[in-house]
Amino acid sequence: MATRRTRTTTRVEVASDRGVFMISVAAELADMHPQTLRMYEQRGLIQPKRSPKGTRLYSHEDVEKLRRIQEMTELGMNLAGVERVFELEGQLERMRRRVAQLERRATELGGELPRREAEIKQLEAIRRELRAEIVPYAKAGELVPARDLQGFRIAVERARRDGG
Amino acid sequence: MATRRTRTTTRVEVASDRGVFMISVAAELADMHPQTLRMYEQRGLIQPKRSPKGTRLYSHEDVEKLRRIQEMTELGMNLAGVERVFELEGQLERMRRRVAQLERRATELGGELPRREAEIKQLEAIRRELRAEIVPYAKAGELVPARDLQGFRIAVERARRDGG
DNA sequence: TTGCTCCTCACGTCACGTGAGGTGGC
DNA sequence: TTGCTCCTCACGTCACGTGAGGTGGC
Repeated sequence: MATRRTRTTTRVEVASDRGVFMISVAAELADMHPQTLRMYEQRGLIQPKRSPKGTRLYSHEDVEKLRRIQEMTELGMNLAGVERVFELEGQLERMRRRVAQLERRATELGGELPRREAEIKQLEAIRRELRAEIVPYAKAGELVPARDLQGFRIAVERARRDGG
Repeated sequence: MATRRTRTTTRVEVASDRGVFMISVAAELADMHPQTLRMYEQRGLIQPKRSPKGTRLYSHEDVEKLRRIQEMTELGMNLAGVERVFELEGQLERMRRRVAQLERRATELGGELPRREAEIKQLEAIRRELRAEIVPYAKAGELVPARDLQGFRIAVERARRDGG
């Protein structure tokens, strides 16, 4: 055990789409002006829940989305572009899922196929392609959606074990 | 033969990436100010060829790209967003090709597979998904890249035959 | 000479972010 | 009362498009 004292961090399980942060908190978490959050809502970029009294309540997902918006605006994009990119990323995500499904199915069938070798090579090529396509989103030091880190998490965990 | 006289339209085969239009022509084809084309080039959005004397020469592809830029800016996007969308559309296009390749391969193998039926249904679902994802780009009256029209061309040709 | 090309500079417009100002409930 | 929420309005900044102004070759 380490001798230095550490701040105790406890964590409550919260559904990622549940509205839990009032605007001042969400703004701080996203490093934005509260008024900016209201503006984004007015333009339809984000839809926080509301309390019975009308107070906006942002979810973890909302905060993640705000951070993604910030990444893009820092690259010089305006909000129309951000919206379009969200659409296209949604399409890419759905296609990734489709291909993963295909891949699983093909692996299932693998043992029965006469041309198993070729089939698997094909799928590996696609997996590599997908990895290459998704990774460039993230720059050093930027926040990355957890779903884009499948290939990296193992490396990170390993480094932590070996180093710590 | 129709009795009304029509303007004769002849067409020369030109490689789509060959620089053939000087800036004034390209600007007119894209319905843009020539100065705007120079600006887009400076920002790296488009790279026209140059004649030995230094005159910009735009290809058919370049003009198509200019029109796509115009579509996006008319939707309120700025140039940073346009660039990002081009990147993502490139990724989508590559994935589409991958899936099409998979599809072809699966069809080849089809006759030999024990679970042929299920396999084909899977692929049809993907084909529908792809169609649904790509179509929304095009709004009524907008120009659409020819590569996105595979599913529609047949219907258009048929309507022309039946109607004319 | 006319009409194009090349370039740079500057201005008008608009989107965006943020601050001010006034309201209301814990 | 303090500090938050809600809202609207307005201003400063910056990206973008375009026009002006001056050059040079067919």
